[in-house]
Amino acid sequence: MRLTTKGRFAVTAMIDLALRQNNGPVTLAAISQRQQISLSYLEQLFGKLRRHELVESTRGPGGGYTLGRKASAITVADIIVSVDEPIDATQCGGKENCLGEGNRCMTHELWAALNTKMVDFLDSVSLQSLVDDQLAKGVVVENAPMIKRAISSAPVVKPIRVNAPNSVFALGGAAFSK
Amino acid sequence: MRLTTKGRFAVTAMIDLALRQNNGPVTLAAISQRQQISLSYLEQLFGKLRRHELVESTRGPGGGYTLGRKASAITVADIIVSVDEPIDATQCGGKENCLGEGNRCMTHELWAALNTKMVDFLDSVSLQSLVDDQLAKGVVVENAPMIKRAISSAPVVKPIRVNAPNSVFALGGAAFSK
DNA sequence: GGTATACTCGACGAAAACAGTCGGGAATCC
DNA sequence: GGATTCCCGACTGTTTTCGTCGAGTATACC
Repeated sequence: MRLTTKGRFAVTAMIDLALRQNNGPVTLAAISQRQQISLSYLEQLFGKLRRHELVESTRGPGGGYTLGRKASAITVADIIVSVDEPIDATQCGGKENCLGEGNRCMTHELWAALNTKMVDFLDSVSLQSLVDDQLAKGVVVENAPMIKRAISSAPVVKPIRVNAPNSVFALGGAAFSK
Repeated sequence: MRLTTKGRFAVTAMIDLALRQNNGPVTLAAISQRQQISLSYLEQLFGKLRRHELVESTRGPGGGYTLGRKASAITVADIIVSVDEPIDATQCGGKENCLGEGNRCMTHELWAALNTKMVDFLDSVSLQSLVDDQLAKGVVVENAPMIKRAISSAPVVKPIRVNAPNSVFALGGAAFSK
C-alpha cells in the first residue's frame, strides 16, 4: 500500500464522478476542468480504474464514465490499490526465509502487519461516505438537464487537450498535515 | 502524509531498536545486518529521527542509538512524519480559493479530510504495540551480555561500510497486500 | 597519546516512480 | 462524414528513493 498524490487524484476524481453521475455519464474533460487534473493523466488513471471494474465507460458523444457499482460498495482502498499497481507480490517469496538466521523475514511480517492495518482502515472508508461528507459541507452540484444526450447548440467552451496551463496546485509533493 | 518504503524502513528499524535497546545502545551496523538495510541509508534516516527527538545517540565504542522516549509514547505517525519531510505546508494557501468558481478548493478540503483520518489512525498505533505483536509472534531476541561496553576480545565479524552485497529484498516498490 | 569504535555531515549518482505530453486509433451518435 | 469521447502506447522532465563515498567528530580503552 502506497499513498501519494496519485492516489489522491484518483480518489478526488472518483468523488467528482460519484457526485454527478446521476445526470448520465461524466466526461473526463469535465472532471479535468473542475478538479484541475491533466486530462491525459486522468485517462491513464481511469484506464486502470476501468480494468479494475470500478468504473464503466460509454463511448461517443454524450458518453463518459459512470461508477462500476454503488458508491457504498467502493472503498478508498479499492481506488488506491487500482492505480498503484501491485509492483511486487511478496518480495522475498512469501514462505521463503530472507536470511538463514533466526529472525528470518521479520522485516516482512512486521511490515505486512502494519500494512494490513492500513488496508483495513482504508477499506472501511467508502466512497459514499466521502460523498456524503462533501454534500454535508455544502458542495454545489449544478444540475444539468436530465437528458441522455448533450445539447449540441449551446456554445460551451471547447475543452482542448491542453488544460490547466499552470496547474500550480496539482504540483508539489504529497499533501500533509499535522 | 505520504507512505512509501522509506517510512517502512524507518518503522522497521525503530521496532528493531525497541526490541533490543534494553541491552544498551544499539548500533546501526547491527540493525543494518538484521534488517538488510544499507548502513548509509540508515544513517540518513536516523539523522532525521534524532532531529525529531525520537532517538538519542551515544558516540564512541559501545555507543549507538536508544529510543528518545518510551515506546508507548512513540507512534507510527511520528516516525513517518519524521522521515518524510513536510515538503509543502498548505499547497494553495489554505484560505485561498483554488478557482473562482463555486466548488472552490473542493479538492483540498476533500483530501485533507481523508488525510486527517489517515494521520489519526497512524497516530493510534504505538511503537510498543508493534513490538508486542512481534514478541507475540515469537521473535527471538538474543540476549547480549548486560554490560555497558563491548568486549574487545571476541573476534566478531567486522561490519564494513559495504553490507548486503545483493539486497534483493530491500529493492522494489512499496509493500502491498490484498 | 594512539587506536578503534561509532555517530555526523555533505556531496554525489543510478534507478525508479511520478506527472504530464503527444499522436494516433476506435467506437458511437447525429 | 464529422464531431465527440474513450482507448492506448510511447515519450519526456522532474522528484524521490536508495545507496555510495569521503571526511570529520566524539568517546572509550590500552
